[in-house]
Amino acid sequence: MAKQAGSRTRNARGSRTGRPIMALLDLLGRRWSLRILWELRDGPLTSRALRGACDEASPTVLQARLTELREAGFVELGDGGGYGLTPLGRDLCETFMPLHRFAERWKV
Amino acid sequence: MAKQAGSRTRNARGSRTGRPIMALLDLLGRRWSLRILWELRDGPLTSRALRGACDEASPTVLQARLTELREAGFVELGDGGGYGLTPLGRDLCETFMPLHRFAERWKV
DNA sequence: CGCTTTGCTACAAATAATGTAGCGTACTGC
DNA sequence: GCAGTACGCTACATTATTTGTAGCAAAGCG
Repeated sequence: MAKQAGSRTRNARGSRTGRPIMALLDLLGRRWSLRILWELRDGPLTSRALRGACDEASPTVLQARLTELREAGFVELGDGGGYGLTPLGRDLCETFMPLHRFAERWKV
Repeated sequence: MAKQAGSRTRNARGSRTGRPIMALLDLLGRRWSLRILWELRDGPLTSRALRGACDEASPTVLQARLTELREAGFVELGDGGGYGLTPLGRDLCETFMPLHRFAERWKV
């Protein structure tokens, strides 16, 4: 897979409307992105702990997502090891935290 | 692709913790799911209009997502044609609408 | 040094998405 | 009735992404 590093607002799969919401929607709409942010919500985790929390998702994708998420400025690798949310990432997390309540209500 | 229809709270890729948030995170963390909900936010669209709004995403995935989203009860196919959000779907949409503001702030 | 854990990578096999074409069913206007 | 058009939806070969398993180099520790 191409490493596809890039600028923060990498174009969301062709959507270069300039609307950052599209880039965000595209980034979050990738497998495990949301889950990673979710699992990191209350404190940093080591890459392996994170993997554990994510149903043993393959390290390949996890690493890829983690890189993207870091480039986006939502996640960072702490100096003592372990991935954690940046202030911005924490902010984003708050943003869709209400999903939790929604999900509980939905479940049916 | 397997049609993988199913109960609403289909298990999120192995995560059968019973936490519906996982199912939701998994469903939304699929390509185009978030985008579809987003594009439907202010009114129903025909399948083709939706495709247009989603950068001409292939009808294959769109149809797949639409089916999943319908099974989840977020989207419905109106009698006169055209896809629209259900009340529940509209609710969900509201839930992550703040993302818009966040994205604007983020963009950098 | 041996043992363990860290972040991270390789790589083949499986699965999902893309792009293009087209089907069957309406609904027009004529 | 019969073209013309738009609808929801499907087929299918090509391409991209994910999975699963194995393993690396670096760091910490006894």
